[in-house]
Amino acid sequence: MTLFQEHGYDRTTVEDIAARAGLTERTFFRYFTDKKEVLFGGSEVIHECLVTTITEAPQGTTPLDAVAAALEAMAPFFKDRRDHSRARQALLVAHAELRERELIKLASMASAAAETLRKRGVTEPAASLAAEAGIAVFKVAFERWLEDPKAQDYSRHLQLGLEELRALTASTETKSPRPPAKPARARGKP
Amino acid sequence: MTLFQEHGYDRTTVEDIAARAGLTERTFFRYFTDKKEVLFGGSEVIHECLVTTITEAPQGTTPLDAVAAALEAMAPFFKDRRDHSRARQALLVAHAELRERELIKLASMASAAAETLRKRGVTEPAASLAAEAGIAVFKVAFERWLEDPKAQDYSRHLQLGLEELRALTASTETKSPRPPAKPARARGKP
DNA sequence: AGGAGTGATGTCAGCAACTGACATCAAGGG
DNA sequence: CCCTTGATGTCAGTTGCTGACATCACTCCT
Repeated sequence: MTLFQEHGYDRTTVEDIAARAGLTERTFFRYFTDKKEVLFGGSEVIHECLVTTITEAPQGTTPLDAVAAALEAMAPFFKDRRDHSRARQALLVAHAELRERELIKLASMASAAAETLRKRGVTEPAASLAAEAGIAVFKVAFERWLEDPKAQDYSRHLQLGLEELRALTASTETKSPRPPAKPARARGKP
Repeated sequence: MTLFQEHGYDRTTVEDIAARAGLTERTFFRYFTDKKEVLFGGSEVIHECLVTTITEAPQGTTPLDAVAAALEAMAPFFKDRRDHSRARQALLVAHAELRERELIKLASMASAAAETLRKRGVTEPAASLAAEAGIAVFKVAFERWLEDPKAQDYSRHLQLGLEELRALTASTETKSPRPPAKPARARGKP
């Protein structure tokens, strides 16, 4: 990260990174499949957290709720790391290749979530959809968390995202007006 | 595509591709930023279709419905190309780098959709969420379309996906039982 | 007609990411 | 004390990709 920030991502060669770590370029590639991959360490831990949280969700939990719980369970990984996350995000924004990698990590989390749901007996189009929708909420919530001037919690943004998603999908299921559970803020199209 | 299928993706060098097209490697890179990019031609057209469809959605259309209409509008691009799409998908499945590229294309479509929604007056968390959720539905529907043994329409799968998403998100918004609009098939957790 | 500009292509040299094959070396176990 | 094993280094080679410059055709202007 320091190297990338000092000299920029592509003007930092793998040899540079390896040298900084006291290693050879070759050895670097034994630990990381990619130059990009250095920025994605610890993603396995999150992955695992996701899976176990869904697995251990109480019987009768809705698929989407199980996924939501898993996203919630990832909060500790981000807590107190907002600055670091922001710096990282800046790199992603500046380099498409890194964004690509991030996206495939998220996608693999989605498919892991879907599979875990299936193991819980959720049938197919539902499992994948719950997983993908969950990840969609995560993406938006995470980004908003990073940018939030009021610096509200990651958890808070998750919650808001889910709420909003529910509002969005509910809006035309039936033409009859729904009574809002809480007094609703201004939303989308009036 | 033929080259990739005959000799495999990574044993096909850019020089090979260029030669097959009667060009130089250098010239190839003037048309495509990447080796990967050859597989993603025409994505701009789809992109544009998406944007205009959302823009031209009738006043008062729900954000998610606007996105859904856009996904629907892409049907002609896939119609009668199931075999081709499948061959392509096989390549994606076999090569993570290609999947990465696909994902970033989808993500860029999502953000284009979000921006278009914003231009229609949709406020922020809603716009991004509708867009991302829509893309999530697309991903699942597209994949299921490719694999469907009954070879049902792409449009049909879209429709099913949306329906399922609505069912998923509606299920715990309020604890009171909802009357299902149609007699419901077996769904997720009983 | 002729020359100047313009855009598409080719040529060449070079860097950096990544890989395979083999050598080296330290730690631990029989 | 030697032998195995795993981690690291060395080296050479391939390929994706870029910058600088040359070439060529085509058009436009006088």
